[in-house]
Amino acid sequence: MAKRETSTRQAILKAAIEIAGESGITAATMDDIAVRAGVAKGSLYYNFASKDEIFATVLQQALVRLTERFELAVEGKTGVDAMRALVEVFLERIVNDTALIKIVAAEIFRTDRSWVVPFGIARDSALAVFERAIKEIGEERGSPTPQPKLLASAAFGAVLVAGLEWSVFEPETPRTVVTDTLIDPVIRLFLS
Amino acid sequence: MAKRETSTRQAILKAAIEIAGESGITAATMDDIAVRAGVAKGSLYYNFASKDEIFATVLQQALVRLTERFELAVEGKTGVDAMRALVEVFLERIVNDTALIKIVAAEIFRTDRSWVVPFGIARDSALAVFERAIKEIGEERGSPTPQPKLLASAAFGAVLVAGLEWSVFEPETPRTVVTDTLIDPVIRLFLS
Amino acid sequence: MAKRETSTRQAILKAAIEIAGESGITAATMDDIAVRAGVAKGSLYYNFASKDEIFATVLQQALVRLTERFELAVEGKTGVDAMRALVEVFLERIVNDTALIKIVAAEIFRTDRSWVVPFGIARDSALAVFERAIKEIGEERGSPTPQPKLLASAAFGAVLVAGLEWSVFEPETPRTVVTDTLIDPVIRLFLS
Amino acid sequence: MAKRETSTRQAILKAAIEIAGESGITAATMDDIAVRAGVAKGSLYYNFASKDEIFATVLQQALVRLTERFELAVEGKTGVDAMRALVEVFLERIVNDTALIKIVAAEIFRTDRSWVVPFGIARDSALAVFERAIKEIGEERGSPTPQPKLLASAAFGAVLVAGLEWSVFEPETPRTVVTDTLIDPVIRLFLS
DNA sequence: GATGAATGAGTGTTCATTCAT
DNA sequence: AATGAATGAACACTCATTCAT
Repeated sequence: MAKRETSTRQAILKAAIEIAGESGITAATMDDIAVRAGVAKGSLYYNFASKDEIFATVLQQALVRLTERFELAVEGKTGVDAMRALVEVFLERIVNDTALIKIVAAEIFRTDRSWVVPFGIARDSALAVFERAIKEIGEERGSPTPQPKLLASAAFGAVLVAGLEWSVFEPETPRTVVTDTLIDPVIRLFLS
Repeated sequence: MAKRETSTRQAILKAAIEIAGESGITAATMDDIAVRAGVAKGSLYYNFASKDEIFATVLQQALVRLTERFELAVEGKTGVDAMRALVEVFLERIVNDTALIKIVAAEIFRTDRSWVVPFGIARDSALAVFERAIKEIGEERGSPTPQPKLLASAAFGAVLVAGLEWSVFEPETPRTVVTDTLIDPVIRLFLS
Repeated sequence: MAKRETSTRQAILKAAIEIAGESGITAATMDDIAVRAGVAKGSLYYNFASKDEIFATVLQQALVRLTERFELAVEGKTGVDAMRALVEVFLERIVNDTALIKIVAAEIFRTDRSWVVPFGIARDSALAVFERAIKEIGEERGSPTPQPKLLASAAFGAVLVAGLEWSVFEPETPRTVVTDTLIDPVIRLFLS
Repeated sequence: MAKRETSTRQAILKAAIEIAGESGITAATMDDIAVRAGVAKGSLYYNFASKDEIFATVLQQALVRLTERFELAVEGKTGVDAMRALVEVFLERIVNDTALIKIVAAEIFRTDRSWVVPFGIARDSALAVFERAIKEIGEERGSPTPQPKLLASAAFGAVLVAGLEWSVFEPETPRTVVTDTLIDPVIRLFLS
């Protein structure tokens, strides 16, 4: 299942992310991707079966790696501390990988793609890290948080939209300001 | 500027929203739209200059009407009460117009469209209603909220993502549960 | 099922036959066909769903019309007279529609095409006319011909290959010579 | 001219025949051939200059070997006996090398190939064996057969088409039945 | 003697747009 | 006010061929 990631494959995936981050997946052409990756179009098809497979790989990797970062960030932390770390690392990801996050944001509610199922699973893994922190906050405070999954989406959405708003439209604002502004409000989401 | 909205135009816009809600704007074809609207393809071009104009109109109308609903909801209310009303009406819109909201969500961070400018203005109007309520909350509490625009995005994003998560992936959950779960946490976002 | 044969459709089919008669179906490109038909490539797809559909139509029509000619030729005749008429009309078809017959000849034993089934049925109809005449010859002579279907193929093949040999490689030989040379030998195939 | 036939070359030619017998020469890809032959694609080009050269070799060898078989079969025989032997050996070849014969059948009237000339010469050699037998039959009977070349094609075509009809569509019929059914009729072709 | 990653011209197909009616 | 046949540029994908190893 797991293809060895040769440098050509990596160059293609990187180019695909850049192009699709600018114009969306459907509008990203294989020609554009090939040119950006510095390879011939044939190489795209030598390394991936189809455009769909390229973006299925992109989205899969994006969420798997995002989840890894989340897991790494919460390591040794629980509850409020964990959530704090999640917001920080998520914002860091948004600003340093804006193109990729934009793709994820645009795909997150589409149900007509060939990759719905694996993408859905990967998405759930990412949200699960938020959900776990939310539950821990409830436990810490002695009152289990209701609907933790829905609240995980809310927290994810708050950071995602605010973070992209900042990264796409007001990138000159320093990250510390954004982080400082968002962390406490997001934590408060769960202090019923 | 404002074209008379004949029934044919309305049928076309309705069809365009349905199709694009299912597959995204780029993947929505003029043929699909014509068939769904029950008119000949030529009629699309009799009523709109281009596909771009159709979707510029769709997005423009979507945000204008959403803003109108927001304004209506906050009428006579301020601060916390206004925000409460905003969350409620936004969730109502998400569940009753999921296709349209999905389109808005997918377009919100794209900067390569012919309609970026008008869409950006319309989006700012919608966010401004949230921002106003946020500022009022700060005033009510005697301490002006910092970065109200960023927090408006966060609130908007929290409701948007949680609402779509519910509407798209778990539509069987009753709306009251979703509203009850989200309102207080979202309000708390701003109670620094 | 039966599409109206507009002049554009007819022009496309005619062009497809010419091109494929020269280079075979697989090597016939949609571009070539469009140019030869004097229409834009898009017109090919407005009138036919695919290249496969074009050639399914070509082959279907070819055999249906060939069968019609066979039926017409044997009308009011039986046995030897019918077979004589079949050989004559088949040779006439070969020389006046060489491109089409070449396509049929090249496809007749392929089993990997989307049109195998309808083509097979149409081919059997054509061979059935030969088979009927063969059976009648047996009856006229009082001894039923064994394996009439196999002999029908033999007669069909004899005329087809000899006729194409003549039409493709020695077209200067007058048709009467070919007809006179082939009719009696072919008849004799069945005079056990 | 004659390359040494290494086992790799033979494996490639065998694979090429199998693939092209299934889907035709144009649709047979070098990748398919390499996989079927169990060699890397580069080996194809190490052993043959091009795809054209592979199939020129295939067709050349096919007809040369077929002619050798014909020559061997008629050795020591003349006229009717020779023709009888030719039909028998041809049917044997058709059933035991169906893929190859299908390729020959599909190529026999094509004039757009790089190998037209050598293939034409080889084809004429094969037909010449038939022609010789036909002439002998005429001599045996004291009246020279007119148009022996055309009749050779007719005999060749009769056996080819009936044989393939049997081999491809009704392979369960025993060979003796087919041979018994065809030999006498084919002989009668020439008993003017 | 053989390999397989890489190539790019060429293929079938799509689709926003036009225009005569 | 509306139609639908026709268009052609652009697209995803294929495949014979090359070449460094």
